[in-house]
Amino acid sequence: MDGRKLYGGGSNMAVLLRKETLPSPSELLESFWIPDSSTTFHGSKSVVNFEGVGGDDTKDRPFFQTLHEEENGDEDFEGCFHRPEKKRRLTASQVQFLERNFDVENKLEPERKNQLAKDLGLQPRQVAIWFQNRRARFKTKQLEKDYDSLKASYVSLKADYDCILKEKEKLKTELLLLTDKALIGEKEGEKTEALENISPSHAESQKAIPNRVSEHVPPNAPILFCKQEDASSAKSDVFDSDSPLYTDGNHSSLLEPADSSQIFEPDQSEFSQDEEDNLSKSLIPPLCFPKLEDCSYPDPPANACNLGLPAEEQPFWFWSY
DNA sequence: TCTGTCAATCGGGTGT
DNA sequence: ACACCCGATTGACAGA
Repeated sequence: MDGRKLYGGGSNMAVLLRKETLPSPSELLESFWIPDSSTTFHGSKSVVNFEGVGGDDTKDRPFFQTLHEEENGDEDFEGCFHRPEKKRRLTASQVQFLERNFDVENKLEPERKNQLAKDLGLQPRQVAIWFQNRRARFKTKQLEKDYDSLKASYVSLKADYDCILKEKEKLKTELLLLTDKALIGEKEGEKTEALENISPSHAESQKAIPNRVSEHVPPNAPILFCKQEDASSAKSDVFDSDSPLYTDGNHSSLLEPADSSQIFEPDQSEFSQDEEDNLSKSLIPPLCFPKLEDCSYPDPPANACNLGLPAEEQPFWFWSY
């Protein structure tokens, strides 16, 4: 009663192969399309309703058996009402044969199409449709592959980027410490010099050229530099839970892609003094991706590498930069 | 019954 | 005009 199992199932193929002069599956695998191919599927026609297909198709269908034959045995039903036949799946052998040909060439020239149709006992239109759908499936799979590949690339690049950012922060801290030390040493040298030389005119000249230390730093030079470091750290991925920008773990607003316009904005807070700016320029080589740390998407905590987005959106969000 | 797969259709675009 | 392609969609089938 259940007509489903009667259409093109593998269990039917054994019977079909015995009844017809069909090649065995292994033979099918060996055969590619050639115009004079001897691997021909004899005698079958598509059961799908096409204009021009004779009404007596039901008597010669090795690949498809009609719904009516199997369901109720009423072979005249279709002849009376010309009801469009229901869709039938291609048999495993037909699909196998088509797949082999698809592997050879996924486009279909008219001659090849006709030969394939003849070999498989299908309408040329069916062969064309199969290739069309097959190309669509192939494309979908290819897109999935490409997506996975790009996703993997993104994850890898992100890891590299995080690594470099951390390295940069480390170097910056190191630089500030060294600068601090140098300035303190310089200042102490000047004091010593001033004590040794009590000349008023000399003292005046010292006032006229205030150095950065006397102007900005003492007596809290270390604090100043620490604050600067804090500020820059707050913008980087190495800020911790004490950072003002990382208060309660809820920093989704910082991930807003809309803020990407800030990427190339000058960083006003960093090295605001000219001297330090020059110093930083002379000492810090330009990075390959400057100002990335200024993006308003501070990196997520170490245990969250998805940037707050669903995995499937990550690459596209990343590309938007 | 739900859901995924697949043959087939539809509508629009392109090349000859 | 025709054939073909593609993307989207439909509807039948098949398995869970």
